[in-house]
Amino acid sequence: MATAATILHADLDAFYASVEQLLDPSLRGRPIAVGGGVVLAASYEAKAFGVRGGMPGRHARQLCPQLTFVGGHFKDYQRLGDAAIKVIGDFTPLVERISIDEAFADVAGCTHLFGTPAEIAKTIRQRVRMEIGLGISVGVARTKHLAKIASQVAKPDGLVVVDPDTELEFLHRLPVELMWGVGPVTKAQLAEIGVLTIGHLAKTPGWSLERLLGPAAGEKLAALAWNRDPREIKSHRRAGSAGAQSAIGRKPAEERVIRPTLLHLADRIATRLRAKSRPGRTVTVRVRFADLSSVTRSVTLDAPISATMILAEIAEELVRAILADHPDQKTISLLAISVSHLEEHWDLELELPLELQDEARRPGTRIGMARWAADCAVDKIRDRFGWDAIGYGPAALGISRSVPDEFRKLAEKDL
DNA sequence: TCTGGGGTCCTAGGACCC
DNA sequence: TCTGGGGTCCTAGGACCC
Repeated sequence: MATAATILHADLDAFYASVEQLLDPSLRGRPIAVGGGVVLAASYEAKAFGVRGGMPGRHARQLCPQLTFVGGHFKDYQRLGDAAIKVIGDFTPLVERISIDEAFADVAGCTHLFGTPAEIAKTIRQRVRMEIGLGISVGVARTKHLAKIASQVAKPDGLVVVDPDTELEFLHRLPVELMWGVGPVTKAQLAEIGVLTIGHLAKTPGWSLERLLGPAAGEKLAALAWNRDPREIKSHRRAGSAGAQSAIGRKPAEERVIRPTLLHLADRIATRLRAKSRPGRTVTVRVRFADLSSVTRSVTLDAPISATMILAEIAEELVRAILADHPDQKTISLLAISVSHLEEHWDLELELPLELQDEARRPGTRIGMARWAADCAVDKIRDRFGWDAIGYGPAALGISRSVPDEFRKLAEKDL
């Protein structure tokens, strides 16, 4: 006897583009794209022409000459995304938000109050449509993996409920690329051994998959193909790393380019780390060259850091080391910094070991109490007067941002 | 036209320890 | 001189997700 299908996956349809059409009725029914230089999101009308997120704006215009580009109402994205997820939260506290426009929920404990999972899903869709004005697709199934697939099948603006008694019939006729974890590379590898559907994957021997994809991926895909997905709803997820990157076009690999860019990235990251008292021990940088090849370098420190200048200096040392190892590469196209090994909660003054506290009080050291105090002052001024009031912003540093910082914030996960 | 930005997880080799 | 196995951490790279 199979357990009941109580997992919901809800996904707002073409989210950013739908918000723009909601705010400006003249855009409804028309192919629009959010963004400019690069397409951040496309409406269904634009998708019909082949326009996709991440695509260069020029390419999108070639595919769809009547495409309208609209500016981003970032505040509204956050507000309306939050409102939609909150509707789900009215039914159960077991909500796991995946991104601004997507969430899982387990309604096993609230069916006595609100009806069957299918009825709850229907109500959620109606309420999001009526109260917020957006379409949201929902999948209902016994596992997260299958619920997610169901919501993809339901799009746009639909509901698919997968009965546990017929779930394998539903799953096995679908193409492998609908599975979680199967991207372009894995799809191509599977195609080489003739596996195109999830049903075919399910019947492929385990050793064959593990030889092709490695032990972990092979085992995982085999399990998912039989709808064995052990993952539970986790309502409070914290990020394990925090990073930032900036595509800078094509610039010479020189200090006048690198330093201000790294400082701005370090500022964005370190401010977040300090705000949540989550300094980190491992710093990773990535340099992408003009030919789009990229190299990473990382270092793990003895003590966690969250000071802007310290992070910027370490990042610069790592970038220098990369450039020294690649003397032929004279042009860079992207710089990235990421901090991982984050502490759960770190009170600098209370928990810093004694020997490090001594070091911290000496000026000019890495721990740098003086710099820590300076960061605190900057954080406070920004809390009162806004981000751009002070600090190492792009304007102050004379660098351009390809994507507005407000848009970047939408993708940040909770630390 | 060579394509943005924030994340997670896995692999594989090497250092080091027991 | 040669021999075995297990575990953890670090680093670099890559696939994948939204």
